[in-house]
Amino acid sequence: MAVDLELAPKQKRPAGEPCCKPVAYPEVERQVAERMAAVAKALADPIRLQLVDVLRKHAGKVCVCELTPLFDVGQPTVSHHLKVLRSAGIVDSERQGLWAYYYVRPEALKELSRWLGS
Amino acid sequence: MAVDLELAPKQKRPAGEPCCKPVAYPEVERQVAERMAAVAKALADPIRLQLVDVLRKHAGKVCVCELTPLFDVGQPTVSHHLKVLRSAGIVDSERQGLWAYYYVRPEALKELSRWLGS
DNA sequence: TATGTGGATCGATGGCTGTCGATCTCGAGC
DNA sequence: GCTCGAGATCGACAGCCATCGATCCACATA
Repeated sequence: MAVDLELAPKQKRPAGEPCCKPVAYPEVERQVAERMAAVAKALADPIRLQLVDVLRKHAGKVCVCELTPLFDVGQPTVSHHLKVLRSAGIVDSERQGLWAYYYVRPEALKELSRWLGS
Repeated sequence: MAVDLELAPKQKRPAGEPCCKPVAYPEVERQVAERMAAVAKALADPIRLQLVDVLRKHAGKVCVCELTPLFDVGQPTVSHHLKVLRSAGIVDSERQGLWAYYYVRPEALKELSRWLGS
């Protein structure tokens, strides 16, 4: 949403120095903030962050059977983390016969990355 | 922790094509992943992300009395979010008389920013 | 068709999180 | 010293999350 500047502080104050200029507001709108926060949330777990790291550095599709033994959690938990990442659009998967291969969708990280780097 | 490569998949498989090469492992170690995930977690809320956005764009210290009316939540909630950000090292605060001023610590975002941008 | 394997899903559980109203703290001004 | 206001803290509550064991599903081989 567009921030209502009229809500800036205008309470009477103890006559001392003024609190501050009333011109601080987010440049990032609510909807954009929600998108970036959702991506950050998906990365807010060490295992998921390492999963993304593996997939990014590998630059290709990686089999789940190779991802699972890298972490000290059970197979359902890794599967759950991969689902979270896929729901956030950060990774996608592809089945080949018996195995499932995951890969990164780099564009999903772009918005947050640019905001962080600006 | 350093990932144990010996844990790579070596189960017998249905004699078909091999699953994949056993050389996928995180380049980011557990401890680093935990640090970056903690920062991501602090940014994983739209309000906190917008708070950081305000403080970054403002390039100075901003009074809490100016931050609070920007969001549709109560004052204790804004205070809570600021505390979360401060606990993550992303912002810091400074009291001046009756008011509290917050500012960003840019170095706290560097590690995650560089990883995302690489 | 029967069997085995990779991986997703289910249900449960304990812990964490965002939000609120109420209260507390502490500095400023009278 | 008293009062007032900015902001932090507390306690409660509801919803969400990471993890697990068990199960289910799809596919491949026999």
